[in-house]
Amino acid sequence: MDAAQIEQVRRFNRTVTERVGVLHDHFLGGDRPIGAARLLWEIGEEGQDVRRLRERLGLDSGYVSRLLRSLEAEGLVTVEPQPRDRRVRTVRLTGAGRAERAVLDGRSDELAGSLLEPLNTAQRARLVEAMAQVDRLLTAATVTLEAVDPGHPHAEHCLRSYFSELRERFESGFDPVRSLLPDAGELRAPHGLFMVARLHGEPVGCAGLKLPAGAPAEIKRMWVAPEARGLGLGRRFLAELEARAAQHGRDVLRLDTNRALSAAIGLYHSCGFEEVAAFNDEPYAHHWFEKRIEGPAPA
Amino acid sequence: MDAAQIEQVRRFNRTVTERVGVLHDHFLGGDRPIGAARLLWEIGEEGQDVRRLRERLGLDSGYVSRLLRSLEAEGLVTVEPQPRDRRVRTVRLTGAGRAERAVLDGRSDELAGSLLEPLNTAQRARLVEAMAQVDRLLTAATVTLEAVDPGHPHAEHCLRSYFSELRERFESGFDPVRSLLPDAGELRAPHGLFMVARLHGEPVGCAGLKLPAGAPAEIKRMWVAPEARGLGLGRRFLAELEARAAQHGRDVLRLDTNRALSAAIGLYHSCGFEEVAAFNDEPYAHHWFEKRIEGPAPA
DNA sequence: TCCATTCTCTGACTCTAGTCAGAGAATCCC
DNA sequence: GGGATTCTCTGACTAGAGTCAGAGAATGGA
Repeated sequence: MDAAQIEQVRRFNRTVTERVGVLHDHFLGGDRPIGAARLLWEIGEEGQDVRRLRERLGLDSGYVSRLLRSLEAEGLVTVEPQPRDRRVRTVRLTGAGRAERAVLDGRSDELAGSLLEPLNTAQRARLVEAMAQVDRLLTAATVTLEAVDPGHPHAEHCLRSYFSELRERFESGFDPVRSLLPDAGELRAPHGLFMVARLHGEPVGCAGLKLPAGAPAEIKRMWVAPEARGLGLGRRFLAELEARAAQHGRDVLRLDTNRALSAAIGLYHSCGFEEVAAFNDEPYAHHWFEKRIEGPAPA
Repeated sequence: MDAAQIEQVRRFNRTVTERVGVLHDHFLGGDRPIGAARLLWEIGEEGQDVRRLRERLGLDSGYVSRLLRSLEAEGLVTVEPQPRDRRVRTVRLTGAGRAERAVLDGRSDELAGSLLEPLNTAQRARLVEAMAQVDRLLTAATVTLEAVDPGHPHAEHCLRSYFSELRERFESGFDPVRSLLPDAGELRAPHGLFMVARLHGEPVGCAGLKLPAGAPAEIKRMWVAPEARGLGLGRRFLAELEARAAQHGRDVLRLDTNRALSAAIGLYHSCGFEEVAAFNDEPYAHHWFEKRIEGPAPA
């Protein structure tokens, strides 16, 4: 990360907070405090539990309650207890609330338009293209990787999604029972580890690492949610697991995969894995890969 | 401006205000209110007049005064009357103030770093590149064009810069007296008009349009400040003047130029001007251009 | 059944950020 | 010289944004 890059990022931050940030609040707020506007926005067409709203916006419960009270007084929302659990309350937009939200929507379009408006066609196209790029990469940078227990709800969510995707994509379908599945214990210290990737707190990917005593480390169950593809997350998982394997003193990392997963196969090649002979008899595998890895950087 | 573009800009706004905007204030502020931090930043190494600070930050005089008082109490700045005009007061950083400013500087680097940190080398390069593009185009979109009287201080500033640049660049130097200069009256309604471009309130370019009765409209004295080049401002001036000439019922737009101004010549070509025989005997001109223009779009 | 926990709400605060109306000093212009 | 203007400052406000400590209802688990 060199100084010129830092400098450019700072210039960007400055321009963008001035030009977009300030306007954003101003446009969105209108006459209403922006806290209320954001809330109105986050409620959405479907309605939301108060709890979720609080979480999404990262606000104090008292504060949200007060904001809701004021929106309620204006007749923009209704708040009712959930039938299943009457402690939780659900907020829903009224007709007036929906109208108000449409106004916010329009303002947001207007702001976007005002950014493009002074530019000519070619410039607009370039700006939008560059914004998409920035958007994608900043999103990618927002994803966090964390080692969790394979029994964690996020881990289980990812594994369910993973299996159901395999079932769809493998020519032969996929039945976990027939596969050489590591049991959860194998992906838990000290025999291995399991990582999930999260974006805005939601799980969007996972990867497991087996660390069998005296044998190469092995990657299992790597999966990236469809909505998080194209963010370089697969590559990031591989780099992370490689580093962790190295920390545990392994110098070889390996994995097996099914021929239906062509994007993954491309990824393994481009990350320095080489195809080797079968090192297990996983019935769903067609390709086996291996990579020599370096020890952890000396401290 | 199509809906997909608007949509992408909105996604960008959202990602960026979340990821950069919020962090920006948080990082910059530290323990101190961000008003104070911004002020500390804007004072700069050299010191500033209170009046200018107020202008730059767009703040109320009472508010700035209070903020300065609190920075003064912390021993970060000194405020003293200017010797020339003792109503105006000048703020200067003390040693402690400079140190504090360096801390802000470091935080800003840190924020920039935190955006790049989770990315790999290739992604970083792409992000920085896209940010530069966005930065440049948003800046371009921030430039405003306005018709002003040629006697306006901003107009005069631009013209002085323009002449001094011609003096440097023309092989033969440039002496306004020898040139076929329109007097100011010719660039003032109803005989013509004069426009300046401004970025953050500072003049960064100008262009004049002569509208002689019964003759083609003529562009004069188009200039863009060095720091504003590469923003497509020349092209924007041409489009604007073309539209204005059309509004005044002209169907031909013309101009002359010196061979030393090769970038301008390229611009004229690419904007649809065609080289024609000399239509005046401006001693400093080597090329004459003309463009047929369309009438204003029907209402 | 009862105790701990979860969820929401209320009341009482704090802190920023900013506005508005003068007051007082310095300067400009006639 | 004197009135208008410019510049800064002070005091008195307001509104937004958010925190914190409970209280009270509903639920879950032993």
